[in-house]
Amino acid sequence: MRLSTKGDYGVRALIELALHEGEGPVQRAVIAARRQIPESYLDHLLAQLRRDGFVRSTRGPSGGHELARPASEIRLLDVLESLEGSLAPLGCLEDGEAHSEQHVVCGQRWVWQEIYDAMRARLAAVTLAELLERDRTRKGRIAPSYSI
Amino acid sequence: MRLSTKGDYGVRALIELALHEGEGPVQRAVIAARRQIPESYLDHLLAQLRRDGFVRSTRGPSGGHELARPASEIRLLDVLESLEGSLAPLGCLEDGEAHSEQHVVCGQRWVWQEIYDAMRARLAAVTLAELLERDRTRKGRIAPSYSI
DNA sequence: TACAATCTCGAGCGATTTACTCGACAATCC
DNA sequence: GGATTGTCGAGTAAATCGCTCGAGATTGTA
Repeated sequence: MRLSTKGDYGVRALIELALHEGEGPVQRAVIAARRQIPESYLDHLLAQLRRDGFVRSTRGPSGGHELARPASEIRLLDVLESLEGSLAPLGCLEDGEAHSEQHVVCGQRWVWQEIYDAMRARLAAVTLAELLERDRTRKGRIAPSYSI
Repeated sequence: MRLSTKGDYGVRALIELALHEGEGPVQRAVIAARRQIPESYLDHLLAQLRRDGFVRSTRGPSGGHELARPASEIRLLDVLESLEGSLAPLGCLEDGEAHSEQHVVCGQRWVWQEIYDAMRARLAAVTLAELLERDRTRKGRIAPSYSI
């Protein structure tokens, strides 16, 4: 049930870009150093984020990477699904798998469906801008009590 | 973010045992066939569940496996954490990792903390008895709307 | 007592995934 | 032209996953 480093690193990188929004491109080396990401690995993550329209890159001296859209319009859910693929906890929750054999024999699908839905809803409600804000004011305000 | 087959298969097996609660032991071969689990793999899952006190096994002819406690007292959360280890989506959410370097540089910990807490709360509220009930009446009652 | 049925335990193993590195190349700016 | 940056794809070592197998222990039955 662990997020892979792709998702983790990728979001870190985007937070770094959000931090310098409107200040021109940030170099790979800078992102990597500030967020503790292996530089050559970061390449692949940026490539994926570029493909899906989150990041724009420019080459040459003083080139680098920047957000392709405002941080307030980039949802955490979309970023993570770009980098990780589906976040579904069970295979039978994925689109298209709705009527497999496993489905009948599984017995726990409904709980995971609830959890999956709640997770996606929460991730969809968080934008890079909000992540950035909390990253700046490192107060980490107390999480409200909640339930599924 | 996918549950491994251990958790999936293990819960399936326990549902099968819950289905025959109070009827004496169920054989490995029966569980495996009914819930589509590789028989020799099931061995390891049952061993783990035995170690953690969910299952009691008896050898010899007409031996097999049964629940060590009432189905209504076995929480899905405990079963899954027994089989999967921690369900934490990020390493930095695990006990003991509270003050690592990653923590500072991560920036998304709080969202995942919220999701993780909600997930554990939901899984803690579901017992084998409830899973069984829904498995029997395959109505799969409509999930209530909810949020984190 | 033999023997068959069942669980028990640990070693091993092939395939896949993860988390990278590296090198050749392309673009841009000076 | 050369320095600086990004781009792309191949490759790879290690870990994890999802099992199988075999040798044994235990128990019920004839």
